[in-house]
Amino acid sequence: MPELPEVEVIARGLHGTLVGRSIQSVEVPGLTRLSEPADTLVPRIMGCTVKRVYRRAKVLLIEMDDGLSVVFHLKMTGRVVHAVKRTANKHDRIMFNLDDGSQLIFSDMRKFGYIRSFAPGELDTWDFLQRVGPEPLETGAAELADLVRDRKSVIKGLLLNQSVVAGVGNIYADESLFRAGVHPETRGNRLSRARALKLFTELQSVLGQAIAENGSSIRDYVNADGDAGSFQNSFNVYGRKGQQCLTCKTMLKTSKVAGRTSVFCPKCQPKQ
DNA sequence: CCAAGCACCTGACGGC
DNA sequence: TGCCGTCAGGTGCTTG
Repeated sequence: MPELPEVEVIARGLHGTLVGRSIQSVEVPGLTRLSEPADTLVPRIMGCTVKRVYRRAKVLLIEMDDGLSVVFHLKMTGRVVHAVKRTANKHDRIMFNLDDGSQLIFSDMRKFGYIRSFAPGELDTWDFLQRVGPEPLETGAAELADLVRDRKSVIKGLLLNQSVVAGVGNIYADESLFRAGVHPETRGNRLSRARALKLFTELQSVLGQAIAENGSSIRDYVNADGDAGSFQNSFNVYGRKGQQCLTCKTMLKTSKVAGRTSVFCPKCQPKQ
């Protein structure tokens, strides 16, 4: 579900409210499955005080005072919400009770998401962090363009590949391809230099706008306060299958590219 | 190195 | 109403 902008909005919200809070107790509802067994996670985290909340790729990270890191991947339907008081939800997987009476809750309908902890110094050895590509908002567009120029794979697949560039998912891949006028099946090495530069410039712009608008909410996403985002109102192609292109009125096309449903305008995004 | 298919889950929606 | 197939902001594994 959440891509870079949504996780970024959650991280910023939580950083503002969680820093300095300590974990008094942890609840793990009955049949919950965690990626890390509760009996190793819970003792580790008990009594820890939050030092920083941040994001890398689509991963949410909480750094504790003693150097412990707790990471969440929300996958398709995960939520991390900070609430003063909230009635239990059937999809709640773990609740942290904080020293000011508030709760941090991780819930996930489809159970694809995970939570893991890393002892001080251990985080850097996590294979995900070793593999993941650069942050698109902290890297120059020209440098990003260099990452795909010699690649034979379709550009949509390269955008979605976390080891090429971090944090891009189906929505922002399709939206940036539309804005740059690039067909999703174009091979990386068939993109002109100028077009590749345009693509990554548009990617940065679309990600920045989405963050500014609190992310995109299709069905599940809410930020750390439980509020929906509004960038879905700015979609040009994502979810607009069967509708007209907002630029040229051509009927938008849809096909599976790199295993994911892709929506694009055949006229504005010609094959190259 | 790359692509395709499947797996992990639950729920919403459309068609009959 | 209800049953069935299809689809969903992601990623990892296996196979070819």
